[in-house]
Order: sequence, then structure tokens, then C-alpha cells
Amino acid sequence: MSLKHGILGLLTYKPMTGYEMMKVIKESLSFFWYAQTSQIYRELEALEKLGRVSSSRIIQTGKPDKKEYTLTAQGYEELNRWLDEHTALEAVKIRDVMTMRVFFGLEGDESALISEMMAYKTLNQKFVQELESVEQVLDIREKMIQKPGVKTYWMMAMRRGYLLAKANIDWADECLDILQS
Amino acid sequence: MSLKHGILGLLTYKPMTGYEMMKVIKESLSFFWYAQTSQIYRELEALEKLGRVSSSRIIQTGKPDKKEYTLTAQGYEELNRWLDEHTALEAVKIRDVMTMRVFFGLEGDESALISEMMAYKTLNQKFVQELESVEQVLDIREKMIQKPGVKTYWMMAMRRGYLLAKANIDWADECLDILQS
DNA sequence: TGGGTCATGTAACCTGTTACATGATTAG
DNA sequence: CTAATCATGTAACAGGTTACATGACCCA
Repeated sequence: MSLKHGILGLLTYKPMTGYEMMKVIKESLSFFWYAQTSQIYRELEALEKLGRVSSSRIIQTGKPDKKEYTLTAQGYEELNRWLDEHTALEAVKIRDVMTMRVFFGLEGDESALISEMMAYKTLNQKFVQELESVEQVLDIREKMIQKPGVKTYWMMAMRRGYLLAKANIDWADECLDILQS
Repeated sequence: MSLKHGILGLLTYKPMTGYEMMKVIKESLSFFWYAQTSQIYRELEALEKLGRVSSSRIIQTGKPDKKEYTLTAQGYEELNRWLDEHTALEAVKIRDVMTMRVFFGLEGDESALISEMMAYKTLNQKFVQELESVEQVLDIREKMIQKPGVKTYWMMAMRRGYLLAKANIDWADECLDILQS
């Protein structure tokens, strides 16, 4: 239901610092979960208070100290509980700014909408391109993380990003056809 | 960026009470914006304090009193400002529970995931069916609201819901193929 | 010497969720 | 008689956003 479970999930791969998580989220998870650094640090603290993760400070030379978080047995339990409960119904709680913008489009400036829609299409096209070459990256990551079978799940998630971006592009084309006629 | 602008948008159609908005949102907007009654009432109050809407109490016989909100000139301005600013980049801030669930699927129970995925598919199929017969409804609404041209925008928004639901169904099928093999 | 990376955070605020409360009318 | 509809909200909490702060090291 929230970033908390995403963090627990990431920690099943290996112990990590908040900073590392931020990068992983930006690089690999951002197509289904977006988060700010400040929020990650706050949630980590909250999770530690709840006993779902534990931390140890690592002193480095030439670099600032870091705080590495590890999943506890309790955290693992909580993640599993969350995974096995119904997610399908929750997925219906959608909030989509772009659709809202279009829905009330009669009120706004049409040329502004057109250029927004073109920007939107471009963003989605870039994203599709990125995903098209991602399988090799996942191969490497799977080996690093030492969880055989994990790639299958990553690929399924990735496919969703791909299919959605494709649908977004189709939608943008349809809208542009209508708006520019 | 939030429910506030959705409310302002709705009020361009006609003055409404919080209760009415709740119904309109549930019936027509829920595929891109989900909201609870309690939040609607709170946002209305906040908007009134900011001078974006004004309210008048209407006394009814046989029914409880109601509070009808009207868009002010300021509110109209604010809506337009929002409409003409860039939405495309904001649309990238995605949060999708179902994809997260799949991404960390290796940890959870596979049969639980399969039944969630089937439920998810069913929900999306129902939704597609609803949308397929929606055009007539929009015709009637457009006449009621007396804003010629508004239907075009509604249809574009609707199409997005349709295309996304279709993409969701395709994704669910792909996942089920993989999970059940 | 200026920008990027490494690394951690705080404070205030805004937005969304859950649970609860009230009470009359109307249709089956 | 009972469930739904009409209609309004409050309180507490959880989750997300924005803006700011610090400071060293490394590369061009």
C-alpha cells in the first residue's frame, strides 16, 4: 500500500543504505513507484522503530559514513503478509493528472493542451526505447543478487511499464488527431 | 495537481453540493480520480477560505439542508492557470500497487498472486464493458450541462480509461501465461 | 574553481485514508 | 420493517511534497 512495502521488498535483495535505495528506485522502480529521498529516509526510520528493519553504521574513509539497513524476520513476515493480501481492488484507486487535464480541457487553452500532449507522447516514447534494451541489464542484476527466478518477476513488471507506455502513446495520437483537426 | 482542481473543474459545469460531487466522481471520474466524501468536504471548505468557491445554504422540505458551491472568478482563474501549466511531466509520478506486487512476487505465494491477477483481469474486463456503452450517456449529460463541445474532451478522457484497461487485460494474460506454466 | 557524486537528514506543509456520527425520508 | 438515499461533517492518522542544510571528495 505504500513505500514501506517497496523498501522491505528491496531489502530482500541485499542490505542497503537509503541513498542506494534512492538510486535503485530512480533507475529501476520509478515506472511503478516514484519516491523522494526525504521520504525514503523517513520511512526507514519508521520501519526501524517498528522493528521491520535494523541498521548499522559503516565508517568509510574518504567518504561520509553510511547507515546500512537489513531486513529483520519481522520485516520479512510483514512483507509476506502484504504480498498475499488482495492488491487487485486497491489497484482501482487511480489518480491520473493527464486524464484530468484532458477531461476539463474545454476550459483551458487548446494549444497548451496540444503541446502538453506532444511532450507526453515524447516522454512515453523515450521510456519505451529504454525498456526495449533492458533485458540484458536484468540478467546481470539477477546474478548479482543471487535470487534465481527473480528475473521472471522483474520482466513481468517491466512488461507492464511497456504496455502502459504503448497505450499512452496510442492515446496521445488519438487525442492529437482530434485536437488538430 | 490534486482534488482541488478536479472540484473547480466540476463547478464549471454547474453549482453543486459536496454530495453531488461525490456521486459525479464515483460515476464518471473514478477511472482517473478517486476520492472519499470526507476529503471532498474538507477541500471544499479550504477552497472557500481561499475564495475560489462560494457557498449558499439551501433549505429543503422533507430533506436535509444542503450547501451549494459556486465557482468564483478567482476559482476560474486558478483552474485556468492549472490547466495551462505543464501536466506531462507530473504524469510520470506513478504509483502502481499491482506492478509492485508482481515485482516482488518471488517472495510471496504464487497461487495468491495468480488469483489476484485473475481478479484484476475481471475488474478490468467489467470496466471495459461499462465504457463500451457510455457514449449515449455522455450525449445526455452534454445537453444537461449546456457546454457545446465538452463531449469531445470527455470522450478523449474516456478513451484513456479504455486503452489502459485493455492494456491491463493484456498484461494480466501475459502474466497468467507465465505463472501457470 | 565549479559541478557532480556520495551521504544524511529536518521542518513545515499538503493530500489522502479510516473510522465514526447523525438523522429524516422513501421505496420495496 | 429495513435498507437505501439524501446530506453533512469531525478527528486522528498515514503518506507524499517542497524547500532547505551540510560537507567532503573527485574530475575536468
